[in-house]
Amino acid sequence: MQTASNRNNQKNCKPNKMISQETKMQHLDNLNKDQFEAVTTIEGPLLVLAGAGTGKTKVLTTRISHILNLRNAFPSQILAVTFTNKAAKEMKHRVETLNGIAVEGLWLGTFHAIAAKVLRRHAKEVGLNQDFTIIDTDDQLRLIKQIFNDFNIDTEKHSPKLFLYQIGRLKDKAITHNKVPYNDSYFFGSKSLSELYAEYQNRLKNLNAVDFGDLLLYNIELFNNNLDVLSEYQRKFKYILVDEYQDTNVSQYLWLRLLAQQHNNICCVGDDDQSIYGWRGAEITNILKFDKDFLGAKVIRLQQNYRSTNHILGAATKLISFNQERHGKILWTDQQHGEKIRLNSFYDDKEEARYIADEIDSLKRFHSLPYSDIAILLRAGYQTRSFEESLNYQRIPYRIIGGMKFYERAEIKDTIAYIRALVNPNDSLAFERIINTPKRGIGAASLQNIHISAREKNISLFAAVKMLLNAGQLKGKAGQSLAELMQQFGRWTETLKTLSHTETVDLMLNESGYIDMWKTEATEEARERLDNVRELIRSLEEYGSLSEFLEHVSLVSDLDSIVNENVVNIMTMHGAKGLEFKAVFLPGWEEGIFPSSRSIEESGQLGLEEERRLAYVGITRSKEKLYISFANNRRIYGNYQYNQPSRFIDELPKEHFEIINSFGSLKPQFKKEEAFDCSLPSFLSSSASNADRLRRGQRVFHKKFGYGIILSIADDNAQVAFEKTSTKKVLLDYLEVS
DNA sequence: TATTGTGTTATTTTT
DNA sequence: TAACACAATA
Repeated sequence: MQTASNRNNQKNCKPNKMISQETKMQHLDNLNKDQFEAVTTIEGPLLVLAGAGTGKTKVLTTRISHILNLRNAFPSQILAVTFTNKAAKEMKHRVETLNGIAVEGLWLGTFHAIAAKVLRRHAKEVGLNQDFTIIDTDDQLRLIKQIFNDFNIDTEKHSPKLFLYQIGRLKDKAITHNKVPYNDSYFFGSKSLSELYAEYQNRLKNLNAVDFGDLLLYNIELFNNNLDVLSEYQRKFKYILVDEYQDTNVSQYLWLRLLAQQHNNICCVGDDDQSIYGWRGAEITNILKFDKDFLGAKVIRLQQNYRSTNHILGAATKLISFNQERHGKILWTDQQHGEKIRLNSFYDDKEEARYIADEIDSLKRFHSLPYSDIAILLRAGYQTRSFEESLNYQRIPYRIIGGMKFYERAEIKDTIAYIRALVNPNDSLAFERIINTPKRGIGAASLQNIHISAREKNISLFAAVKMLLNAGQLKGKAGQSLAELMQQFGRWTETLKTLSHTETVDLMLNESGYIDMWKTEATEEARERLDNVRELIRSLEEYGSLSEFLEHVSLVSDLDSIVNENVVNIMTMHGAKGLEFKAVFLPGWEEGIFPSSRSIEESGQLGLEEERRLAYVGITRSKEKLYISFANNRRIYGNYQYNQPSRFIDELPKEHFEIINSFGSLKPQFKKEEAFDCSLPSFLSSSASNADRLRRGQRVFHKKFGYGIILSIADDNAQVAFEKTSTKKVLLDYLEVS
C-alpha cells in the first residue's frame, strides 16, 4: 500500500532511540496517510481540518501518545483542551489505552477547568481569594436582578436575561466593561450597558465569585499583568492541543495564543463545517484564519470518512457547498454500497411522528437494528413531544438526551446551595437561595431589609443577619427563625469537625427541614426529588472534601451516566455532535423551523449558514440509514402553522435520494415527483395574494386576538395594535383583511 | 407572608 | 399547550 511505504519512510527518518520504542510506535500503523502526517508533525503550528467521521479524536490521542513516546515532553508539559468534560474524559481514556498505563500529570481538560486550575494558583494576583466560587446562570441572574432593582431599572422594559446574554457575549469577545461598544441596546433605562457591566463585576468581586466567562478573562488579565507568570506557563507547555477549534471564542483564542507563544507548538483540530455555536460566542473566523494567526502554520485535511455511506456523504457535501464561509473539503469513502436517503413529506406533524415510530418498529423487527442504533435529531427541544407520544404508542423505549440536567434541578441546586453556605457562610448568593427554603417566614420585606444593611456595611448577607439580630432589628417570625438558622449553621460547622462531610450534609438537610419539606409534599414528583437529593449526598463520598465536590460540580453539567440502554435516542442536532448512529431521522425540515426563522432574523446570512452547518452535522451523524422529512402543517404552541418545506431540501442532490410520499394524507396524495416539486421555491409564492393586501394602517382580523391595525410589516410578520389587548407581533399568514 | 390567579412567551446551551 | 413569573388577594 501506498500509505504503508510512506509511513516506513517517515519512520526511518526518526532515529530509534530504543528497541522498545519500535513496539511503541505500532499505534502509528493504524493511521492513514493524512492522519499519520497530522500525528507526526509535532513542531510548529498545525491546523487539522477534520471532517465528520475522519478520525479526529484518534489523531489527537495518538499525537499525545506519540509525543510522550518520543520523550519530547513530560506529561505535565502537554496541554490538551476540549469543550466538554465528556470529550476530555474520552481523550484521557484513549491516551491511557494507547500507552497501556495511566498517564499522570497531563493538563487535559475543558477550557474552563484548566483556566480554573490556573486561577486557583494565582487568584491573589487578580484580586480574588484562592477559594473563589464559580457561579452558574441562576446566580448570575439573581445578582443582575438585584442590580436592576437597586438602580430602579424597570425589568419590564429591560430584561435581566437579555443583559445576562449581552454580558456573556462581551466576555466571549474579551471585552471588558470599559471597552463596550455602543449598539442599539446600550442603555438600560438610566444606566448604560458598560456601567451595569462594571457594577456586575464589582459585585462579583465583593462576593469573591467569578462566572464562566471570567475564568478565561482573569487568566488573560493575569498573564498580561504578570509577565513572570505568563512566561512560566509559556515555558511549561511545550505542546498544546485543542479539540473542536471551530467552537473557540475570542477569549479562548487569546488565551491559547498567549500560551503558545514560547514553543509555538500548537495543534488545533476542528471542522469549520461543524461550527454550530456561533450564537454562544464561537468565532468561526478563528478556524478560518488560523494560518494567518499562527505564522508558518501547516494545514492538513482529513477527508476520508469512515462512518457513512457515499449517499449520506454526497448529500452532506452538496448541502454544505452552498455555504460561502468555509475552508472547503470533500469527504469521501470507499463504502460504495448502501441505501439511498429517504425524503418524506407528510400532511402534519402527527403523521410524521407516527411514520417514524412505525419505521423504527420495522427497523427493529425486520432489520434487527437495536433501538440504541437509532436516533431522532431535532432542531429544538420542544419538538420532542410528538415523538414521545408516537413512540409510547408503539411501545418503543426511548430516552431524551439533553433536557433537564441533574445539576439543574431545583432540589439539587438547593442542596448545593446549602453545602456552599456551610463551606462559606459569606457566599451570599447561596445563602439567599436557602434563606427561605424551606419556608421560614422570611418574605420579600425582611430580605430587602437584610440586603440594604449588607450593602451599607459592605458585608455578606449572613453577617448582616447576625448584625441585625444582635441589634434586635429582626422581629417576629422572621427574626425568630433567622436566629435559629444562625445557631444551626454554627452547629453544623462544628459537626463538620467531628463527623464526615457526607454525614454532616445529611444532618444539615434533615435539621434544616429541607428533607421534610419534600416529604410533606408526598407527591410522586417530590419522592423523585428526594431520591435525587439522596443520590447527591451519596455521591459526596467520592470526594475528599466539600470544597473538592463544589469545584467539580461547578464545572460539570451532568452526572456521568452513560448507561448503554437499548433505547431510541431523541435529542437536538446540537446535542448529537460527536455521536453516530446506524439510522438517523431528521424530521421537521420546514422553513421557519429549520432553518429557524429566528437565526436568520438575528444573524442574516451568517445565521443561515450556521443553520446549514447544523443540517450538515445532522446528516453526517448517520452511518447507514437516513430519513429526512417535513410536514405541511405543524402544531406549535397550541395552534397550527403552515410551513413551506425547508430550502435545504432543495439543496440536496436528488441522485442520493428516494423520494417517498408515505401516507394517504387528508390531502390528495402527491405523485412522487410532485411531492418533491412542492418543496421548490415556486411554492413559496402561493400566499402572495393575501399578503399583498396587507399594508401599514390596514385594519385586520386575527383568530386569536381579534381586530387590530397594522403598525409595521417585516418579512412574514407584522406588528399589530390589537383593539382588545396590546401590540403584538404576528405572522402575516394569520391575518385577514377586515 | 403565602397562596392563588393571570398573563406572557416561547431555539440551539459544551462550561 | 404549558411552564413560568409576577401581581392581586386571603
